[in-house]
Amino acid sequence: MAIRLHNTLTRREEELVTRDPGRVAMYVCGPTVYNDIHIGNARTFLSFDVIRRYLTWRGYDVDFVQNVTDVDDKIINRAAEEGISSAEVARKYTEAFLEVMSALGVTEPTHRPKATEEIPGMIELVERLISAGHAYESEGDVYFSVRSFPDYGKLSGRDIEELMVGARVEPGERKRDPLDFALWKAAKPGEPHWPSPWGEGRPGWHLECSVMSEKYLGTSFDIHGGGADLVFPHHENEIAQSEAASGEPFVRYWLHGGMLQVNAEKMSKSLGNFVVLREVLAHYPSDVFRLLALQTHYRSPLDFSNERLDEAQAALERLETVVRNLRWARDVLPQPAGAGEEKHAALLASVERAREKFAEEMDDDFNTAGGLAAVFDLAKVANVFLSENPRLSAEDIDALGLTADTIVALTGVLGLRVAEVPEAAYPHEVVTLARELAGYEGDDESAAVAALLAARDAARAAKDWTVADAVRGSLEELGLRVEDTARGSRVVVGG
RNA sequence: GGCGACGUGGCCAAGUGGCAAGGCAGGGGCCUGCAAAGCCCUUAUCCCCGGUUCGAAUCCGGGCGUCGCCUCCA
Repeated sequence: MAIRLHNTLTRREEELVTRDPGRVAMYVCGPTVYNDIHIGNARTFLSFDVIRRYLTWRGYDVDFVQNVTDVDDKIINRAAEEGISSAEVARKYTEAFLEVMSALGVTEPTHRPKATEEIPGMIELVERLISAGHAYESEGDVYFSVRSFPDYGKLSGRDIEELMVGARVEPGERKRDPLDFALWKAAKPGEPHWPSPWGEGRPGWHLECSVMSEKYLGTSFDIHGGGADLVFPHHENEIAQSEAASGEPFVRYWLHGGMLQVNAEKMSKSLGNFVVLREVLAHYPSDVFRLLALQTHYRSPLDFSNERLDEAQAALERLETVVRNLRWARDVLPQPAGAGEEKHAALLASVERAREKFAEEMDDDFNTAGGLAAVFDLAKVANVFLSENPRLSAEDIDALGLTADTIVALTGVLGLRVAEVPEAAYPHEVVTLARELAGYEGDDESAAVAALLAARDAARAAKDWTVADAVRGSLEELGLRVEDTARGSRVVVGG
């Protein structure tokens, strides 16, 4: 079965046919490192992380390139504000970006080129464009001549004549035509600069993506992604630069992620609804944000709020709980009777159906919401099986193990880590508590928790509810939840 | 003004021609000493009006509303 994806260029869903069989070459526009990335950036990067993971799971060898824009007006402005150099600003926020991507569980790209390290290639491309008559030098600046490229506007559905109406020329620019855009900017005093045939200067923003993508992926590579707000002018300009220079199609499939909104409005500093990813990750596990993002299709607008984060957290816990419950069943003593052949076969069929539905949904333009539904369906089936069948045969236990593995694997394709519940991360206070309530004398957190549970079991057996509830209440104060199951009690971190 | 997207239960959200996925929240019940977890039951004239069709949330036309891009933006 083929993967289908929505191509911005054709505005249609198309079957994925890669340039090289079995390989996908993809490029996703990275951040400009002038401050901490916000949750809108994060949503886009998460979307393409999931697309990359899914393509990999489907057997493709994925070459994934994401740039870092480390020279730009915004960085220069920020440097002036902070009183440090542009290079320091870029280094500081590149580091912050890498840290937060890692925390989000975003897979490292195959290549992560930085603009400042690719200047020679950029100069070379500008020279090619000048000699082909697509660009011109003007007092140290170099501009791309938009009218020299007849296809201009094909990605964003714009018409050159209509663009003219709203076009304006900034003071100090030396364009021949208001629509032309800068490939190279002459350096002003105090700005970072590199030597070039046109004097000291720095590259324009659009240039780097054309240069880096061709260097690492070649021409006509498979997928180019980014936020929907990059369609115009950024990606339109990339197409103009690259196709004017090479004469070949730049990209096979253009993918664009929907904007994240806060209170149904675009996030912006002036509206005061600007949320930095670092802030969210300080209060919620990264998978909560990831699940929130996955519940909406990547091309749709995503409305963000704290309430929705809480909802996503509850949903994530449902998945974590079912995996925990299934793992728990694994340790049970097999009963000869078990659930019976029919129920056992039905469970296995559900596992198979979940895998199929997951792939079907994801094949259809990476429908993560549908893929998740397949997983939740399976979780439901598993919970019903556990609640209906107190006695499990060895075969049942195997099937439940397979169910758990499948839930972990499918959510894992989406980058979620539902099996990694930090059972061992008990706070040290449990030792003190165990000494007070259970007569525990050691210094090990896990043993202390075991002692507390044993003490509570004894109290419950003696119908001493005061003591039993004191143990549970004290554990809850430490952030540990006690769950009683048919096969004994246990402690869960969080909740 | 131009280009584009969207409007599905209390909230979020999949679904692009054949009895409306999933998550969260609420209500009732089961299980439990009580709770937690889990299970069962429970809520949709798919924005409005026309049209095409045996049949429309899904296609077409009109209307109303929301959002994005058109300037740096993921």
